[in-house]
Amino acid sequence: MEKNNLSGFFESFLTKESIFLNKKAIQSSFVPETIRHREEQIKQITSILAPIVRIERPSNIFIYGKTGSGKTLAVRFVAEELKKTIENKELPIIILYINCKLKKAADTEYRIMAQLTRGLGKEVPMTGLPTQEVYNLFFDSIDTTERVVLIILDEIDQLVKRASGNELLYSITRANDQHQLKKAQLSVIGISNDMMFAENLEPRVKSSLSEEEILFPPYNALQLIDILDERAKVAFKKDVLSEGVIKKCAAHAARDHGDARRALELLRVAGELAERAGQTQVQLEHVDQAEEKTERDRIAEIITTQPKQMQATLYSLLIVNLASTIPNNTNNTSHKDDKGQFTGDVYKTYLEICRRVGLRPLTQRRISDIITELDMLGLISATVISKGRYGKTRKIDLTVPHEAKPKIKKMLEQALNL
DNA sequence: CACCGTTCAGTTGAACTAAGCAACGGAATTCGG
DNA sequence: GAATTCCGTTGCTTAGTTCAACTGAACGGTGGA
Repeated sequence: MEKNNLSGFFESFLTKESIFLNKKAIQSSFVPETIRHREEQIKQITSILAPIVRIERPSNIFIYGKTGSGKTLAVRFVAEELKKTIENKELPIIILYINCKLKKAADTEYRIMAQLTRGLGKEVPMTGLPTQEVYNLFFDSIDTTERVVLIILDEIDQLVKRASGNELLYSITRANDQHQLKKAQLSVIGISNDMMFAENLEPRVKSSLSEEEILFPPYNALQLIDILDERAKVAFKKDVLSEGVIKKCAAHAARDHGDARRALELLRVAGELAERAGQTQVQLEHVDQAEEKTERDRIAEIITTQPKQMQATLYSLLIVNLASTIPNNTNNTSHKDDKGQFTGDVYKTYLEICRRVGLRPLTQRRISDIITELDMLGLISATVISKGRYGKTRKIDLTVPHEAKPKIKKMLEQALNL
């Protein structure tokens, strides 16, 4: 943007007609009035929860389905409805919602309990207390009167994978039986993205958590179109979307296991891009740009929020990767499977990076764990392979497209101020 | 050629340590009378 | 003498380290055909 234009820029932005009518409707936090293609599941949840309004404990519910299949939305929708009733009738019901994926806020047993307790209006220190103490605090403050407490744990698969989430779930789901609670009753809704998640669950936890199970199948392309259409009607002004835009967004997302959140994000970003470019219509190419941008933003978000050590690890990975893919003619280390890096190489480079940046290098043991974490974040895909007599290691692939690598490299260099 | 023990380069689990925090309780200080 | 502040102790979580057992297929040797 040229400088001399800048003064009038905001003004023209203000007077220029926005192509959006109500942008909120395509933001992921938005809960629409009606939820399409999830009527069945919502009915199920509602009927399972129904006893709650008579202050009876409803069954625990275990909900699973891929990302963007409307799990969180459906649960929140029901929760909102329930809240309305609670307020109208002044029922003694508390609903607590926690997303277990939020780093630093709720990714260990202690932190979740602390978070839940804070939800009740109690102050809990970040650290220092015994976990059991927090449990007691939580149960005590719940158990003051007769009521039902409904705990919604979003993305519990994350929790069980990292920490001893089993303990937490066990304590919570069993609190009713084990004289912990005298007056109050407690019921849990667990939401998981991972189909296989239930398998890693201890049997005793599994049986009590999944008294009822609800499956959210992925949306198909037609349903996605339907959903987008509905939301777009509210979000955009008339005739702003050119022919096929919605279809394209839906198609992109459908290819990606029917992720509605992604479809909506594409649509929104495409709209923003069009608007920023000063156009009055959202064109097909905006969707392409949006796809590229959302991916880039996702990576940037991850990179900048991770700790330095993780950035350094990723950076060395990137360096090793770039070094091994570009010069194909070098055969100094004899067996080089053009694709994929091994832990050893990455660690060596990592040490070098640490020296340059002045970072205290961690042990390989820890780096090994960090690589696992990066894998979970979806930035890389690392699989353990055995190279026969040449040992056993992880083969690490970057999952980002090749042309994006220089940009990521730059981002990392900035983050590490190299 | 098929079979089999060896070997390597990490992986993975468990126990341990340091850093950081909160609560507790006793000692030291302050303060009003 | 009571109230307040200060400080050391204890007990906790968490990130990271240390130690060591474990892993699994290619290598290279063996024996049989």
